[in-house]
Amino acid sequence: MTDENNIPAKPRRRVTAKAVAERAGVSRSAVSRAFTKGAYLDQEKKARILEVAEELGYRPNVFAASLQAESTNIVAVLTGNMKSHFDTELVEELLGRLTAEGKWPIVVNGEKVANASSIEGLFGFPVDAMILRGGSMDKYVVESCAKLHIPLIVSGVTVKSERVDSVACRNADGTYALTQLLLEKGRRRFAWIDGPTRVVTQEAHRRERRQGVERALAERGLEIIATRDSDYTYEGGLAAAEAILREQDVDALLCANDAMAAGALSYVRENLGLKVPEDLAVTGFDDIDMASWPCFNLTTVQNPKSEIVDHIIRLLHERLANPAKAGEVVLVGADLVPRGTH
Amino acid sequence: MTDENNIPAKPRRRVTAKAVAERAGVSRSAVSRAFTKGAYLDQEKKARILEVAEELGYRPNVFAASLQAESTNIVAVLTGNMKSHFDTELVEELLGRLTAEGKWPIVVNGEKVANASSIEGLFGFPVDAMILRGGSMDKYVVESCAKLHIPLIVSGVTVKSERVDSVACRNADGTYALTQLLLEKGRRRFAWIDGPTRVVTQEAHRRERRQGVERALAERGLEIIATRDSDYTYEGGLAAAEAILREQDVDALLCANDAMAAGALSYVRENLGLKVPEDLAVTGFDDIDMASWPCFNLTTVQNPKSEIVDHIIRLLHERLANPAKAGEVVLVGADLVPRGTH
DNA sequence: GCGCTTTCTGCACACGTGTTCACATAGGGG
DNA sequence: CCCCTATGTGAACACGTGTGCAGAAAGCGC
Repeated sequence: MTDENNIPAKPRRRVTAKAVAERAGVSRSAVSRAFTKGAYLDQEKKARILEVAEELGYRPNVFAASLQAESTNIVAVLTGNMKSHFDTELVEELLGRLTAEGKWPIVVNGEKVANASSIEGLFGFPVDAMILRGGSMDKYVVESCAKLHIPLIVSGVTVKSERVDSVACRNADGTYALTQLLLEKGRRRFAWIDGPTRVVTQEAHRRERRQGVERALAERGLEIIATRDSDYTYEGGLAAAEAILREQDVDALLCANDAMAAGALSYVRENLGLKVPEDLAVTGFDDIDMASWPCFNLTTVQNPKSEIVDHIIRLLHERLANPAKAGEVVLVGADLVPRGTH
Repeated sequence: MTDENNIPAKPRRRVTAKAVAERAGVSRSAVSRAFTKGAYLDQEKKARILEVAEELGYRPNVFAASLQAESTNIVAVLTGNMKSHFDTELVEELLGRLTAEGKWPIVVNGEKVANASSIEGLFGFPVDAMILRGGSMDKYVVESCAKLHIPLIVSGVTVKSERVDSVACRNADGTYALTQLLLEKGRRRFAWIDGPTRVVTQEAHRRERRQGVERALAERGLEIIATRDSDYTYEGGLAAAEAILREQDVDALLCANDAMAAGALSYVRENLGLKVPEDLAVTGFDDIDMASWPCFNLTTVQNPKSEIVDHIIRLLHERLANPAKAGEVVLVGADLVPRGTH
């Protein structure tokens, strides 16, 4: 009961410029000017205002300020499948870059949003742009962004839409080169562990990687002799490898991404006791950090995440500078990374 | 030149309730009421408004609305060292839970913010709360939050401050039990791979894990015979293992987290050709997903991330319901996870 | 007809800013 | 003394929303 000004019923609100003004004995305009660079304000007065602001714990509320500004510097980011590790690494780098650019990311896991309504609330925010990395409801997001005139940048999948920018890697080229490498090494009996069919909008992405393999095989009159759909995770890759190798004798086990390849590799080595690459080749896609670890040393294809992030940032700037420009589709290379599993 | 209303110079602003009102021939209040549940509004009129809103692409601007609301539902999240994998997994789970709770997270990598000023801008946002997971400038954040009356929840480190809540695991208990297990198995020559000293504010966290080991050893009249500071990453653990094993003959290599243990394990197996656990025990801490993979099968201590996230969410609710309540320090268990490397 | 309740509507305010505008003060040159 | 410029200041507005308030219209019982 020492502090009688304390009114517990009313939740503590943010300190406002008005409060600072009253305490410092100046007008509210003066307080605003104290935080605005280049505004006319008496030095002495400014010092006093900043002192009082520090004392009360005042910062200008950017939400209020953004009502008049033409940019909020807020960007929505929809993440993809974090268990693939590639998405995790890419998103982490993206978030760092956005922060460095003065943008504040609101992050939502696009895979886990149960229904459309849960993500609906996101469109109430006056974001500068939306960055979509995979996700389970891409189509809904693309349409909503178009309707609401929200700049949209998609990565991982190419989108041919009016004003949507997208960045993706040449998946088919990557797996084509990889398959050629394996063919040169004498591999002939190929199995393919694929991603999930569940995410309809990523069907193109899935198809591309598989088609690169098929095309290279077809040139030699071969085809994939066994395939399994999995889920881009280590556990999924391990289970798929087991399922395939129980029924088929293969000498090359190609996986749609590195995480599954790591799982497959574990199964082949630990459970079957086979030697890689002597008995069997195992390859991945993405070149995540883990792929270069000595315990995996995985032959794979590089999905150039830094380059992708560079493009995303560039497209973001260009789109904000010119919202009406045509959508751009950027394809980045998918270079072979030959290591020790082929 | 078909659309003469198009003024390219002026950047496209968000569609506003006023625009919808004019188009639908109603008052602006009616538009607001059309989006407010339980407000009196003629059914037919409401339908027309929603139709026009859909046509123009209108959503109420939550920033404007939040000026009057007492909660913005925005939460700032400062992440820790993503290379440790544990932080990645924890943050991912946390983000999912926050979204499910109707909170929108603004995510900033606390390790990478170069200087205080880069994170300073974050305090301009009227966030409901701030959630701190490690980071390189904890002290600055804690003080700033106190000054600005922003609820703060810290995890990974315990903070004894006026109104700060924190959740951490019983680090010392975990490594103590782990060390006892190894002693029972006959291990006597212990080495310790530690985290980085760089992050001053996490010094307590570091010390706890090491002290658990030291205490268990001391009870048998033993002590750590070799130690190296590393950086919580796979690569760091590998390098530290190399440095230690080049100079010392040890039979137990304890690591301050799982990622470093995985690196150490790789070095011991691949480079030295030693057998684990026959020749040498290697253990970690956290029990990240990777630890249970057959290729590592790591003996470790569980840092219960789901439980931690549960507590963070609970503390968030309680803090928002009662901003003035005393700070709470929650300690969660660190159970032994004996697998195949001890 | 009257009185009461229910449903509907627009005006006006509040939220917290940045900035324009008109005006005041001061200083210096003539 | 006047004129001009530079500097400082507060009132007022705009930003986009939700809602209290007062009043209107409609339905209903008597």
